[in-house]
Amino acid sequence: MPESADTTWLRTVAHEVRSFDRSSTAERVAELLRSRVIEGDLPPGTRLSEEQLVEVLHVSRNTLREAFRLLTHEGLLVHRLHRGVFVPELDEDDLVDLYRLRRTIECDVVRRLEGLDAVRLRPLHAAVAAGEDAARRGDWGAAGTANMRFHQQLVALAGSRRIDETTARLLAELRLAFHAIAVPQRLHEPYVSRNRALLDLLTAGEVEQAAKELEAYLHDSEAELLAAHRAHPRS
Amino acid sequence: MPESADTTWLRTVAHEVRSFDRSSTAERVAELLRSRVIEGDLPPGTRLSEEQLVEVLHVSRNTLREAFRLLTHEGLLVHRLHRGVFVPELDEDDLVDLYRLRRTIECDVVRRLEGLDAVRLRPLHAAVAAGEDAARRGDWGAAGTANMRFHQQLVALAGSRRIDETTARLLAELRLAFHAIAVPQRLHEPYVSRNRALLDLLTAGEVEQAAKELEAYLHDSEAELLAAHRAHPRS
DNA sequence: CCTTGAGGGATTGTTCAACAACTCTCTAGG
DNA sequence: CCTAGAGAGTTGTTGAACAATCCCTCAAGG
Repeated sequence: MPESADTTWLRTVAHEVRSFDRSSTAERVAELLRSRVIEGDLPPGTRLSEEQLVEVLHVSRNTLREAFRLLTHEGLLVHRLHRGVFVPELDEDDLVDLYRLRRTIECDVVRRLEGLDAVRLRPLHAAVAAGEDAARRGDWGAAGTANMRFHQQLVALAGSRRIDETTARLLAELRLAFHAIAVPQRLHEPYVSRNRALLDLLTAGEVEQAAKELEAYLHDSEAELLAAHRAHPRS
Repeated sequence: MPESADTTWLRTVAHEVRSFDRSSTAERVAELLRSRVIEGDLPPGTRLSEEQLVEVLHVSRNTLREAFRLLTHEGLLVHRLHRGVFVPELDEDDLVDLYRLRRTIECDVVRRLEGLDAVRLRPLHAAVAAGEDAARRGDWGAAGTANMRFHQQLVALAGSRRIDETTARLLAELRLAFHAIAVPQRLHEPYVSRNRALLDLLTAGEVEQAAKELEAYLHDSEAELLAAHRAHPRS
């Protein structure tokens, strides 16, 4: 196909199309890759080729690399010097580590809760309901998403930006682990009702008991994930 | 000064000099800027000009921007689209937020400790001793550093990579706040002995009591910092 | 047969220069 | 005093070039 000598206008049009929102190109590329990684479209261990992605995404290598950096610091990609970026393969130590921090944050947040009211718990109700609905439909992907949202909203009750951010990273990494293991989705089932139970305890203002239940909950979840991991040596 | 037509060899020599260690140029630039920020050489609110730093550091804008990203994700710089990167100015909300997460992590780590022995506590002893020594000399900068190390080593007892990383970010940001406020260094004095007391409790295996003391400790520290902040409206 | 090491191709790391897009400031006009 | 807009200065993004490194292959030597 013939091209005009001056293609400057093409770039400006392309820019207009892409930057309709208020974020940089790198951030949008990162957002795109993030969803791909979290959805499991890119299996752990996959190498993300710069050349290839530049071709597909129509961004420059520099911009792509900036997106890589963003995701690397979220733990969704790992960067090996002179080798490229990969979707991380979490091992058992990582799982234990993830759950360690998770217990620390979530349980402590719950334990320190006070002055709860129905309004603040509303987002939790929504997440639990979404989970139950998804479970009824047998849509375990959606159930997993709802579960993540439940826990994110749970820590959000603390009202701390940094706790929210730390938790978001944590849950994203954990999601990665789920895909790595291809865990039987039925394993998610008990947590739908346990989320409900947890929410009931919070509604009743029983924070200490809720914290204890959450602790056991997370221990069980960790144990099951580890078992699934051992039963599923390498995909 | 005259230059030869071909300066390629210059770049390769320069690269050899700079990359003697096993990290990328961006990481080394980040390390340099990190220390400047943490030491307080760059006051909060300072804008870091790309043009200027490229000139001084002899790296390309791309590499510099990669370093910026690194530090941005550590909370040591903030990035405003189309405006540049700045040394953050933490406000009271940030202080509260920082201490909120700090209490969560540090107290929980201490509370869950078990199987402590002298060997594992050794790094803590070293940090406490360093703090006491610095205090005797009246070197409050060193005392602050020792204090940071004490708390970093404290959470390190949990043996969790992610807890370590989260804490490192936390403490770095906090350090920023100290400089922002130009807090009277005398305020650091009581914490030297409180660190010692904390360590004694741990040595005795009294983790629950240690956690309670740490909680009070952090509350006091937060209160003093907030008071200092209010007394020091804007520098 | 296994190990070792020297090409050589492919990919990442870094730089540079150019231009687009945005913010900030200052000024002219209301 | 306020507002619109032009201009200057800075950041955002691109594409090309080359250096540095990794990885695979293959051959020589044990």
